[in-house]
Amino acid sequence: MEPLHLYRHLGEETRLRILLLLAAESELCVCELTEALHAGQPKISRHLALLREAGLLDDQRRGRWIFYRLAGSLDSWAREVIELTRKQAPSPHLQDLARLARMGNRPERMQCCAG
Amino acid sequence: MEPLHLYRHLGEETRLRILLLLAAESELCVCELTEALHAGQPKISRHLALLREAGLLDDQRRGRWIFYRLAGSLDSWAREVIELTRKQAPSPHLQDLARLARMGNRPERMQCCAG
DNA sequence: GCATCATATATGGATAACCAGATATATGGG
DNA sequence: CCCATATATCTGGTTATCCATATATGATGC
Repeated sequence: MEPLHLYRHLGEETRLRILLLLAAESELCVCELTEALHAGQPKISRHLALLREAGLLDDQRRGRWIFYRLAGSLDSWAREVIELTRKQAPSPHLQDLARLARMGNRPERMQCCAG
Repeated sequence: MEPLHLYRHLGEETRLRILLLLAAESELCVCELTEALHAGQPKISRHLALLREAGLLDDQRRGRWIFYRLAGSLDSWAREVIELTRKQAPSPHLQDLARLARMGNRPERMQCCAG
């Protein structure tokens, strides 16, 4: 992955916040992201598609939900950059985490083997 | 410095290449950057202005030349990100370094105290 | 088992905002 | 006046966003 391509995505607020959330939570469905970012569903879906097509995210359908996570094939330096940024805890990210924590009706996860 | 603001600059090719060059060379004037990036002078100047206004670069006039370097006030995590990227050595960056090395008539530097 | 409905997500199309690029011109030091 | 650099203006292209609609899945009732 060329650095330029990673940074084009990190340089857009919605996508940055999605990536930081997925670095913190390992796996989230679209409706959780929609709630955490307090944004419309088509907007989130579009950005998720861009991130997926760029090879930054993996998706997996389980029942009605589609779960996204950071791509398993992600270069380690790209992971490091995202992790560094997350430790920096930019202000919108903390609010996103708080909204996610308050959210009700979240889909259930497997209790084991979650990977 | 908010991560988003850093990444907005790293997400543009010209600015990314400028930042990587300055991370490698510590100090360069506009004409050197113009040559290294093989680009027009107004284009380079405009991006340098954006980077300066964003607090990413310091500039210093010495005679006819204006020298740019990474801002002394740059957050350490931002420096780390840039350094990580430079070690990644994205393809355009190597060519930029090569062009710079081939360049003749470069302005002279102080032999000591360069910082 | 099959229509129907609700939920979750994706996508098409239109619009608007942003941003990079080029040309021309200005500034400022030697 | 020359050189190095900055800026103003315009223009085209990318891209985010919104609304409406399409698709996929699961649940319900018959």
